[in-house]
Amino acid sequence: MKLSKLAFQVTKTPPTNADTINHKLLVQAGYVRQLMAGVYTYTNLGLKVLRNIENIVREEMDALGGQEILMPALHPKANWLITDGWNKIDVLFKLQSRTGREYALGQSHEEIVTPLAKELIHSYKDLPLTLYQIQWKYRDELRAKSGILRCREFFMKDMYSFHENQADFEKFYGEVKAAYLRIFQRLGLTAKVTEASGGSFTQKISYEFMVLTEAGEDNIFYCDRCDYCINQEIATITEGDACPKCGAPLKLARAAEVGNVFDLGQKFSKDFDLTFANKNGEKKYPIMGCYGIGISRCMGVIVEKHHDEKGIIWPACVAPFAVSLIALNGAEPYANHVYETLQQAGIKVLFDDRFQSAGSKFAAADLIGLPIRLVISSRNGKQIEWKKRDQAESELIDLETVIKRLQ
RNA sequence: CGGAGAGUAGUUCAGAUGGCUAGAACGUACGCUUUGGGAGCGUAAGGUCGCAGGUUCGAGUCCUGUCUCUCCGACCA
Repeated sequence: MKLSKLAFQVTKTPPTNADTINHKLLVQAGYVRQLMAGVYTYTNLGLKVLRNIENIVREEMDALGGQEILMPALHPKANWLITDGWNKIDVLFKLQSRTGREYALGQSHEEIVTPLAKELIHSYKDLPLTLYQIQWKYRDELRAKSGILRCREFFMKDMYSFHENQADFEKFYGEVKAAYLRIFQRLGLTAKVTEASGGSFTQKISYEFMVLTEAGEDNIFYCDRCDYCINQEIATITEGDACPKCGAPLKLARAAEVGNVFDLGQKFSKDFDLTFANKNGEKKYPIMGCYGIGISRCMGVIVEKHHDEKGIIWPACVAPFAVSLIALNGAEPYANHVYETLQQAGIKVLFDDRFQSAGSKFAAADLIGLPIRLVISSRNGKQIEWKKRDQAESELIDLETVIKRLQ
């Protein structure tokens, strides 16, 4: 991609009314545009990042045996009346058709996936079953905030599992937990598994995957010596108290929730009369679990965790392109050759071919935040300057070496 | 939803006490020049001052209402 052709360019001045780092940098670098509070357009650059995150999540969910489907975002009122979510869930967006028929916009999909599963589950032999989707979610938040961290429309992976018994659910939960930790690690995030309340629909404890950041909205107690971690909302302790697992003093910190896991029990199975026959031919309700990852929120949290005063520093696996290519000082012909050669080698390149000053191109590359910067300058002949975004030093290498390193 | 701040050019902002043709920088277009950290000179385009009322000879400025954005809080199956 040539930067001169990119539809949404970097801007020299950051936007006002953007106090949060992810908001400021994502807008300034041209990844998102705000339509209204909590609702954003993802530009071509931003969509590439979103897709990269999505694909990592997809890989791991598929590896768990999850089957990806795509459910509607527009739901009939009837499904939400069955669980009483229509009256109880205050973040549920409700709308009305011309004829007065009422609908909800999906804020989660238990009400859709559970009746769907009735077609699939009849016997214990049909269990376990795991379905997931990656889709926009809608929540009528009283206050959207923090850039793309808390939105009214956000991109989310939600997975639902159905089990014969509690033991099977817990076994699967363990696998999901491991997969989640792998996902966040791949995204460059250190997530802590945090005990939290299950919300109003379940009395059981849920687990939240928390990343420490001041931009988050939760306060969590965590232990440096072991993996104990609990949300302040259900904790009866204070900072410095002994960790109940290992005795070390607990720390209190701000964190953002990037994923969660709920033990739904038989709540939805019973509401929708989803049953299966066990080995003795008895009718039973499956145990359900649901597992979310906020894809768009992850993108924001990555920016919160990976940036400096000059801009974003994407982990390689989520960066929209592998390298920034900059042509300086009349080196355009060779830079064009390098651009074509890298593209033919299957390497994703963002080529700054604009007629701009050197400083302007460097600033744009730093702001956009691709992991590698290549500079072509006539003073270096055919040698190419290779510099990592997160390091100050650069080195001169030839084109073959560049290709070798990027493949 | 409670509290606070803010809406003026594409962007970031300036426009005390009301005053006559509303400015700057950056960006944009054109010309010349320039290429290792957001270059320079010149010319030009670009505004119903968020919206609706009101006070006044006169409103970007004062008053009322309203919409929107940001922050704090509450809320967040």
